[in-house]
Amino acid sequence: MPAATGHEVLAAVLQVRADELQVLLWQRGMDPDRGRWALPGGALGADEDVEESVRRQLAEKVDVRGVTHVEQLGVFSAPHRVPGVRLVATAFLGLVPSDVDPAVPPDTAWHPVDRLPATAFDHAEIVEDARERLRAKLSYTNLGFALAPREFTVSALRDLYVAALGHPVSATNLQRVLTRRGVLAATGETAAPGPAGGRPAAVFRFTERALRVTDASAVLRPPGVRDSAGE
Amino acid sequence: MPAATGHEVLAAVLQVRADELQVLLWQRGMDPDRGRWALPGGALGADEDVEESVRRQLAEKVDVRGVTHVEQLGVFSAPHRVPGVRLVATAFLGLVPSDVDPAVPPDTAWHPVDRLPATAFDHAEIVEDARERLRAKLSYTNLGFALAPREFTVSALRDLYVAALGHPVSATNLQRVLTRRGVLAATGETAAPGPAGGRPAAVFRFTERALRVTDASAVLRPPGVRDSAGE
DNA sequence: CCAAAAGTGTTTAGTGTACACCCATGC
DNA sequence: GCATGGGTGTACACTAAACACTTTTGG
Repeated sequence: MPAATGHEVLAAVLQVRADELQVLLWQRGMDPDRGRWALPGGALGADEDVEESVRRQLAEKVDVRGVTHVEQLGVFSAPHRVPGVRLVATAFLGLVPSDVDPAVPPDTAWHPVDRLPATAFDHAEIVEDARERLRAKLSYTNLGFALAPREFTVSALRDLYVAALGHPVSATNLQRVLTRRGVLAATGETAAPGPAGGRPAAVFRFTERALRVTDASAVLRPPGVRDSAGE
Repeated sequence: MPAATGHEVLAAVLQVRADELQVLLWQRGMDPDRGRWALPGGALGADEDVEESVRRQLAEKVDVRGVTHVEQLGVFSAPHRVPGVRLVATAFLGLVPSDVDPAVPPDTAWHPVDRLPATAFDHAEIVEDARERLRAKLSYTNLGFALAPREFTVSALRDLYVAALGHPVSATNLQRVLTRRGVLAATGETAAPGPAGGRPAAVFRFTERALRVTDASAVLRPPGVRDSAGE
């Protein structure tokens, strides 16, 4: 006999804009928490699971083709996380490549995750979880593909990693590590240098645009199996 | 205006018993799915979040002191995953050290995860997710502490890893890797050899009994920071 | 020629696997 | 002594960080 509760889905959609990691929020026009900024989302529909629901709700805010990766973060269920009726939330992380600028409704805006405005309910906590998840997965998976344009230079990619990780990243080592793991591949093209000159940069591409774990640890690996990421 | 739905929590409690990874299940006495085996769990209470709820529900089935680690796996929300009312489930992974044998009610039993009996609803999928989560975390965290007794020999620990991972593990390398990461420490004691003789094994202990990531990859690490696990 | 930006080479450190070998016990 | 199981030493392969150096452009 489960108690009747509502269920909503919420999405922390992250994108690197202007060299900062930003999140898409909309400003509530009604109480409770009128004027505060909230994550896009809404009620779970009767004929959908939470994954379908979050994609449907996102489609109402942004051009979904821009969202290259969506994954579940977890459940937020503090009894009074929202005033009034009991409402359990399933939170998601969404990622948008840096070269798209999806049209969004007038009450929505991007905000740097480091300097959030006044947020509604427990949404700041969800944004923090999303940022943590992104940080962790950037280093042991190929998740960078979801933040980067289809083609890019290594220094552009480095800037994305710097914004998302929050600490300096060497372009030299980034290129070498990702290439060795078989995550990056050169297209053979080069990009034109900027106004100050400099050697033209080689253009790279992610070899896959689906999540893959690239840094499986050794204790886990069955004996005799060489790490095959490099092939 | 969220639709009214029920919310339940479910726990896949895993333990290595008789050199096999097993899960605690109870046999349903009522329709639907009468006679099939189900995960322990139940409805989310009005004044608890899902973490509190799963601990409360587990306390009704097993001695909770035996459960050394609980973590959220995710939401299962297919519209008709349970017949009748809409019911969303938050699934958890729980781990019990191999040296405890908690008292359980008569309708519950441990089953090897490789040979599950007929299971209720989507519970087999949850068990599979739990096993996957355990496998992954064993290799890049110190999660072994949650499967092992407080003190143990390396070969006993090896047997736990073999059961959980499902592939051979070298005791030599397991010891070296975990020691180097600062996860294991010798107590100075030795265990008595078996009837067939053999050198007495040194007794080890996990240095921490809380989850810690031990294999942070390098790209993630800020420059100038040495991996400090070994200290 | 110089500054700027990109990319390569090389050194050093660390990690995990494999395997040979030595150690401590029961019989 | 010998079988048995436990533990160490060592060699090898691979990974990544740091940094010097070269390459290619614009002015």
